[in-house]
Formats: sequence, C-alpha cells, structure tokens
Amino acid sequence: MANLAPPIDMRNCGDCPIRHRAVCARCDSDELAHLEQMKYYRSFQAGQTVIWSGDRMDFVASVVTGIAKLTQTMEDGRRQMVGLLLPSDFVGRPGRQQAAYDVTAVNDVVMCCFRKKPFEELMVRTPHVAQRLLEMTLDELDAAREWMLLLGRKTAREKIASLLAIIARREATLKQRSLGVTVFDLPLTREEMSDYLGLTLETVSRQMSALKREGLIVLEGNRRVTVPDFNKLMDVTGDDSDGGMLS
Amino acid sequence: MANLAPPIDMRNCGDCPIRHRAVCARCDSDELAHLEQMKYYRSFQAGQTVIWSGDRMDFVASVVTGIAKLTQTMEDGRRQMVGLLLPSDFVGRPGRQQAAYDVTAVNDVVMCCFRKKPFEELMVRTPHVAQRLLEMTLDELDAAREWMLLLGRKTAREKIASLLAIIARREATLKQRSLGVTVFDLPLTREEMSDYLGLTLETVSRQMSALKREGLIVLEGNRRVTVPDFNKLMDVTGDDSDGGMLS
DNA sequence: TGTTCTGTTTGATCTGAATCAAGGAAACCC
DNA sequence: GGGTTTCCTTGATTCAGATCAAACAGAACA
Repeated sequence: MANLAPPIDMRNCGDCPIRHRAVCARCDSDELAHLEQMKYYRSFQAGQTVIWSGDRMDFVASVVTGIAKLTQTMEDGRRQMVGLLLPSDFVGRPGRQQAAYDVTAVNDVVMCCFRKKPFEELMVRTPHVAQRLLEMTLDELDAAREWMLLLGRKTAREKIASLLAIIARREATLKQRSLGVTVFDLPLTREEMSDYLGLTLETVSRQMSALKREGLIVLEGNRRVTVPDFNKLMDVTGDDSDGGMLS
Repeated sequence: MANLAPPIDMRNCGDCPIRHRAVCARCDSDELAHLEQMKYYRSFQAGQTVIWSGDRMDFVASVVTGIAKLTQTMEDGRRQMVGLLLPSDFVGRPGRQQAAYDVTAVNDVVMCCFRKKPFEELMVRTPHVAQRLLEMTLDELDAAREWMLLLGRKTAREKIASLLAIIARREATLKQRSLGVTVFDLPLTREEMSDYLGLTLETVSRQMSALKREGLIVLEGNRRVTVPDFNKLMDVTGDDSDGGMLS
C-alpha cells in the first residue's frame, strides 16, 4: 500500500549501494547516468511483505534503510529464515523469473529498485556490475554456510550467543565503536529470532534469560541489549576464538 | 600425491564446465583459446583433501568427474557439510584469498583448474564468465537456503527422505530416466550423510532402516538404493508436493 | 581361513529442546 | 484509566534424537 512513490530526498541516494558499490566504483559516468535514470524508490512498513515466494519478480533492488528478512515456509507452517537483508544488501536475482522465498520488511524499509529487464541489459553492457554482484553473492553464500553450521550443529545456547555476537559486531562496525562494551536494540522479535535459529520462541526466551542470569548480557526491556564483555559472549558461540576480528 | 599431471584424454575436456558453461556458450574463439592454454588437471583420491580451510587458495577449478564435499568443523570436532560439489560445479572464489572451508574428495575426483590470478584477469576481459559464475553462485545460494530449511526445521525422517530424493532426482536427470523407479548408489557413507543432515550416524542408520521397513526404499548392501515410488518418498520430505517436477 | 579393519546396524538410556499451559508486561486505543 | 492486543517469560511435561554400548558384515590381507 505504501510504495511506488519516492518521497525521498535524492541525497539519500548516496546510500544506494547499487550505485555506490556495484557500479560507481569502477564505471564511467555515462553508465552511472543510465542507472540514475532507471532507479526508483519503494518503501515498506514493518511487517509488510515485499514479495511472496513464487511470485514473478520484475525488479531487483537494494536495501537503503531498514531490515528485511527472507523466509521459507513449509506446508504445515514450519518456518525458517534463510536470509537477513541489511542496508546495502541486494534483493532479487538477475536471470531468474520467480522469487524463491518470501521477502518481508522487519521494520520500516526503503529499497532502491530497478526494473529487471533494463537492469539485466545494463549488466551485459557493464561488466563491473556483474562482477560486483558476484562478489556480493559469494559473501552471501559464505554467510549462508556459516549459518548452516549454526543450524546443524550448535546448541540453543550457542545459537543465541552467535546471533547476539553477529548483531553486536555489526552494530560496532556501523558505529565505528570497539567491541569491548556494546549496546544495541535487537531488530528481531523473539519469534523472528527463533525463525532465524531453528528454535521455538520459548527456547529463545529461556536462553536469553539464562545469558542474562549469568551476566553475559544485560537486558533493558525486551529489545535493548548490553554486552558487557564481547569475548565472554564469543566463548559461548562455539566459534573459533579469534574473536572474529580477522574477518 | 596424485596430482598436477594430466593423464586425461583431452576429449574429457568436453565435460569441463568452465569451458562449456561459463565461457564456450557465448565467447569468441580467441577467449576460448586463452582458457585452453590456461587450464590444467588435478586428480584426487577418495578421502584426499583438496584444500584446508584457511589455506591460501591460488587456483579456481571445476569438478570434471567425482564428488567433493565442503565441510566446516568446530573446535571440538562437530562437523557440518555445507556444500556438495558435483561434476560441473565450480570451486573457489575469485577475489578471495583464503579458502573458507575444507574441500575433500568423496570419491576419486578430477578437477579442471586455472591459476587464480590469470583467471581473474580473464574474467575482467570477458564479461560472460563473470555472468555465468554469478548465475552458478546464485544457484548454489538457492541450494544452500533450501538446505537451511532442512537443517533448521525438518525431522530426521524428513531429512533422510529429502537427501534420498535429491540424489534420486539427480540420478534420474543424469541418466535421462523418469523418476518412477530409481536405482542408484549412495555416494556418501552414513557418517557423511549425518554431516550433511546435521544428525548422528546412528540416527541416519535408524531412519534408513525405518524407510526400508516401510517399503519406501529397498536396500542392497549399504549403498545401493532402489526407490520404488518416488512420489511416496516425496510425501515424506515435507516439501511442497509438486513432486519437484517444475525445476 | 582366520584376522583385522572400516562401516553399519541395533538396543538401552539419557537429555536438550519442543510442546502444552499459564501468567506478566508493555504498547495501543478508545 | 481500563481494556485489548501483542509480545514475552516461566513452569511442567513429553519426546525426538543424542549418547553410550555392543555386535554384525563385508572387504582387505596375510
């Protein structure tokens, strides 16, 4: 209901990653002008569905602000999150007809969109776009595989700690702060966390309480989390203990 | 111990996907000649490690024959398979220094390799290579996400059925047979299956026995599997029930 | 022809997370 | 300010799959 018009200051376009990261870095300005003309913005309210799995998808986009999730659902309702899209992440697959998963706005989201057909044509003309997208897709693949280890082999406790560590690290990077003490708001509800981690929301809640009881995290309300000692949290994740600093 | 020399009939090169799928389809013959000169073959014995996680990876490759697995291992030994490489699958990430996972030959494997540096240079000159790789990577990402649903939400029984269905379907496609009745040899040991599915090998064995008891599969020895009715097997996977016939 | 592997099956028991079931607490809304 | 809704926590119980333990089957080999 809330989209297709761009009430967005063009200056925001500076954050648009398709322009910035996929194209701008290496393309000449003619191509850039092309992209400029093609793009349009859409915004989505928290909870709104961007695309349903199986729908034909006639655009590609990148997240400008907000967070969106990719989910797969089984016939009986069991649900698994399979991707979390943060600002600058790319949505949609050039060369593919149908969406493979549901895409839903977690909070209010703005996306920078391009019609698929012309974008694909542009991709043929400007090799750097394909190369940049390949890079981004490889990163996503790495993340997905990390996630598979989590889903297949980690305990509930380790899963929660891993998720908190991921968010804390991202938050620290975003705000250019060190990882020593981190404070942030969880972008996900308990249920979304459970969909992410392959758990029930009760188990998520219990494990959060446990970590709180042990002083590994401090909770103000349900959402605001303080991690007093990042390394202690990392010890619980089961990951290699370099603190993840050598990304 | 067993590599770096090509005792392989050049005609096998017809199966080499880098040539065939990434390049050949759309590139002029000069580029092809380039690729021809660059490539070399390596073969690996069953169980041999192709690359260790963290090693610097100075080549990219594609599987010509055999099957290789990607695995991640936690400090305490818990292991999760995160990828299964079949003939024509691509190994390695242009633009990345280190290998992110262990790559191991499941059975005897031949790979068609290219030194990374010149391959990357070639990628810049020939846009279709990057585009083809992007397509392949997107496919892998889709597979990984399907796999995440399996790991996070499926029961042991559904996991086993899903794995068997995947292999049966691939086998049928390969031999151009219909899916009605399928016979094939499992390429994986019970332990490898458990690594794939996030289970213990005992549970894998038990569930295999259960499917056998119920007549959903017939086992000759441990490896040879007959699926008398593919649709009945699909009913157990928990997947949407189109029988997977639409791609 | 036994001997030793390696891979597999099966049984008994345990346990971590799911399920079932109440309540609490913050946000929203007349 | 009370009522509704949505989200979260906590407790009691159950159960699927892990763990521990033993035995079996086929292949390799001497």
